Formats: sequence, structure tokens, C-alpha cells
Amino acid sequence: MTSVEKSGGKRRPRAKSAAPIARRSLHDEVTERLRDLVVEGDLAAGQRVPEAELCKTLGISRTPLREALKVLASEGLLELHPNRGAWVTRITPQELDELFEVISGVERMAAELAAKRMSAKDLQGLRDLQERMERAFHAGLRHEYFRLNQRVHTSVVAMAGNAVLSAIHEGLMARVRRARYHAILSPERWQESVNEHAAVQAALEARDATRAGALILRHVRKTGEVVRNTLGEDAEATDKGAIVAS
Amino acid sequence: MTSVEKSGGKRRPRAKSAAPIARRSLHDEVTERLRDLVVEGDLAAGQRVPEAELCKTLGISRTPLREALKVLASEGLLELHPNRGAWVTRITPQELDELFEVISGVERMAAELAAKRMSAKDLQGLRDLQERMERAFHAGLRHEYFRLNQRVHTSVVAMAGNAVLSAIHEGLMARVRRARYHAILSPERWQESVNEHAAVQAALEARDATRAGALILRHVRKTGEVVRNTLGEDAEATDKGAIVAS
DNA sequence: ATTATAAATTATAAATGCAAAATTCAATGC
DNA sequence: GCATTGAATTTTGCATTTATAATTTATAAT
Repeated sequence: MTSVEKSGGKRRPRAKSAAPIARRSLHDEVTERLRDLVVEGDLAAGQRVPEAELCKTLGISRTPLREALKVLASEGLLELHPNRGAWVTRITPQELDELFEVISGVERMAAELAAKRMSAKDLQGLRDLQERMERAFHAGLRHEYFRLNQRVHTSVVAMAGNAVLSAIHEGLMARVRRARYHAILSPERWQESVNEHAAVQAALEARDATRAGALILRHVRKTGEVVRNTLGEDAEATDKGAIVAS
Repeated sequence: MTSVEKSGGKRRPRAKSAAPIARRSLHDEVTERLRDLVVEGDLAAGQRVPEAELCKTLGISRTPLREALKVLASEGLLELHPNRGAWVTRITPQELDELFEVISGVERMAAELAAKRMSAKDLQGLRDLQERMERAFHAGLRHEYFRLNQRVHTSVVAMAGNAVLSAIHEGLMARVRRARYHAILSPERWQESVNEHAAVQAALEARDATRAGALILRHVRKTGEVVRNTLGEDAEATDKGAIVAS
């Protein structure tokens, strides 16, 4: 999720043939920068957002920063306490469950639509990703695997050809991203996850919408369980690249 | 969707036992007021949002208003053109299709979860609504029917017991609301719609998650078709209460 | 008369200023 | 020694101001 300017709701790809040159506004860039800080965990969950400090760091005044805070709060990444400042949303196990439940539903919907709508080229692209992901698994490259895994999920949603759905998915993924990074993926679960992905891929190849949807739903749900079960276990200290859940 | 303050994402019901008294901030109230103006159609689609005028009307300065504009843009209700002002999003047929497609998926998910989770009391409440809706239908009270119909859909989602899902649904409903008001509901389609609701109700009573989900999905999808097909036909001139789609 | 250009006007973006609320911390009382 | 109260400090919310971009209007040239 990114720019608020121009066509609210739709995000980054502002390349639209007839779109005016559209320099982005300062507040829009700040929103993106701040969102990354939160999603990537540079601003830790539960931490207070240091307004004055950020202004100095970014070299801007409080106005555009505060506008960004309002937007990020509406996305659920920050909490605004009137007269008391902004805080990075501390995700609760319950909320994490809810988020994954919704994500699983969104991806089921996406997989069903993708099975019907995607082109042969789309399918080939997905096949390539799947292959690279399996290679990363066999090479034991957890970070690379995580990256590719995220791309697979995003791609499936993209292939549903519904921008509204993609935007919602992107927002939800941002909210769970930090938790995902820190979740522990056991060797057994990792293998299982790879298998589940292969099964989804197969169903998509067969253009079996119902099966693809059901499989990806179950897969995401299990991922959610893994993430929730390892939530809170010294989350912050964990080295980002080493331990991930997919 | 409403207040940005305090727990981003979660909305109106700020009643939480230990919650601080929490007067809301000005910008938060403005956001809500403005959102209503857009959703209810007092600010017409494609129309420019008159910043200065609104400031005078609401008796506030530009700062909180502009913060509200940013938030509403991120919700997809407004478009911000840098250095050129804010405009009420003009919904395209394509986007309307996408919105209804997502809503149908969201409600399927909700119905499936509700079938499993709702209490006997929840079910009774739904039954009452259904009954009142049918009475409104037989009495030919279109506006009343529309109102109750919206409540049924919102209730089903609420009974899924997932706040994240509810928030998403609320946001989507706000975006299509104007279009729905203006869509033409033929007597035949109206009857059919009532029947579909009865079928969904029956499936929920039987706690048949899959069937309830499939039925509500189809119902919403059809509603979407009706709305899209009557989009653009002198949308603005139509008397609100007279012609609605459900 | 029509178009192009430039000046004037208007509106937006961002910075600054000010008042009010919350937090901090020290002093006082128990 | 601990809790409580109140002043000092900090921070936030909102208004105002300043600067910059866009639009309109007027003028001039073809």
C-alpha cells in the first residue's frame, strides 16, 4: 500500500498513460517511509512514534508527518491516542488469528478467480516461482524462501485480476508481516509448507478453482497457527533472516 | 468505518471497560462527518470537495479538514490530486464489479463462519430481521426494505465474530452505497432477492456453512449485476427512497 | 477574430506559532 | 520511606502564516 494521492485505494503503480506528471506530495512520501519503518519493524510494536524526532530525521515539519500518522492509523498500523501521541499497534494473538482468518479467505477467493482468469503466461510465471522456491528450500535458504513465498501469494492474488482485492490483501499482509518474520518455522513444517504450495500449484495448473481455493485456505490457516503459536517468544531479538514462517 | 483514533482499524464501539474517557479529536469527528457526506451522496461523485467552504460550514481550520481528506482518500472515497484538490471518487462500472466481487467473497466467508459460531440468540435476531424484511417487501416499503436488508448483511458479517472482517466489509459497503441507492430494483428481482435471503436464512438455521456461503455469494453477485446494469442512468436525479437494489 | 503569452488571482502544500492537555519530577505531608 | 500534590516541562491539537503551484483573466500579436 502506498500513495494516497490520486485514485484513493489504488496503490503504487501510478503509471497510467494519461496521468498528469504527478509529482508526489511530501505527505505521500512520508506515509510510505513511515509505513516501511513500521512494517519492517524498525519501529517496534508497542513503541511510541517519536514525532519531533522523526521530523528532524526526515527534515520536514510536523504537518505532513501528522497527516501520515492519520492515514497509517486508518490502515491499522498505528494507534492514535488523542493528546497522547501515536503508537505502533501491538498485535494481539486474537487479532493475529482474525487477520490470518481473513487472509485465508481472501486468498481462497483469489485462487478461485485466478484459476479461471489467469493466462498461460501467468501460469508459467507462477510455475517458475514455485520452482525457485523449492530450490531455495532444498538449499536451506530461509530468507530467500520467505521472499519468494511472499511473491507467490501476492502473485496469486494479482492474477485474480481484481485491484480491490489486491489492495485489501496488501494491507492485511503489511499488518501481519512483522509477526511472520519472527515466527519459527520447524524443518517439518517447512517441508509441509512446500508440499502445500506444490498442491496449490497443481490445482491451479488443472484450473480447478474449488480445489485451489480450498488448498490455499488450509495452507494459510496453518501458517497463521504457526505464527500465533510462536508469537511473543522474544520476538524482537530474533535475527530477521533466520527464522521465518510461510 | 469511523474513528481513526485509538486502535486503528477498529471502529465505533469504543466502549471498553478500562478505556480512558477518550474525548475524540476534532479531526476524527470531521472525518466521520465528511465520510457521511460522501457516502450519503450529499457530495456527489466526481464533484470537487470545496475545502474553504467546508471549513466555514464546520467552523474549523484547514488542518483537521485536510487530515480527514487524507484518511478518506486512503479509504477510497476521495481522490487527491496534488496541488489541485480533492474530488469525490467517481466509481466506474469496472470498479463496481470488483467491489461487489470482493463483497460477495467477504460475505461468503462471513456466512460460513457465522454458521459455525453464532449463538441461538444471534440466530433469533437474524430471524426477526428476516421477518421484518419480508413484511416490508409485502407492504411495498422499498426504503424500509433497503434499510433492513443492509442490516441483515451487516449482521451476518458481525456474527462471524471477526472484527477485521467487519471493518473491511464496512469499508466496502461505504464505497458501493451510493451506487446501490440509485440502482433500479424490478418487482421480479425484488421478489427473487427476498427468496434468496430466505434461502440463506434457512441454510444458517441448519448451520450448513458451505451452503449458506454459496447462497449468499450468489445473492450478492446478482445484486452487483443489477447495480452495475443500472449505473449511470441519471444516477443523481433519482429520488433516494424510491429505487433501490438489494 | 483567434491564439499565445504574461500578469493577477486563487487555491493548495507545508511551516510555524500558540494554547491546552498530559507527563515528569520535585517538594511536602503522612 | 512512600504516597500525594502541584509546579515545570514537554507534547499534542489546531489555527495561522508563508510559499508555491495552478488557474483565470487580460493583453498583445498574428
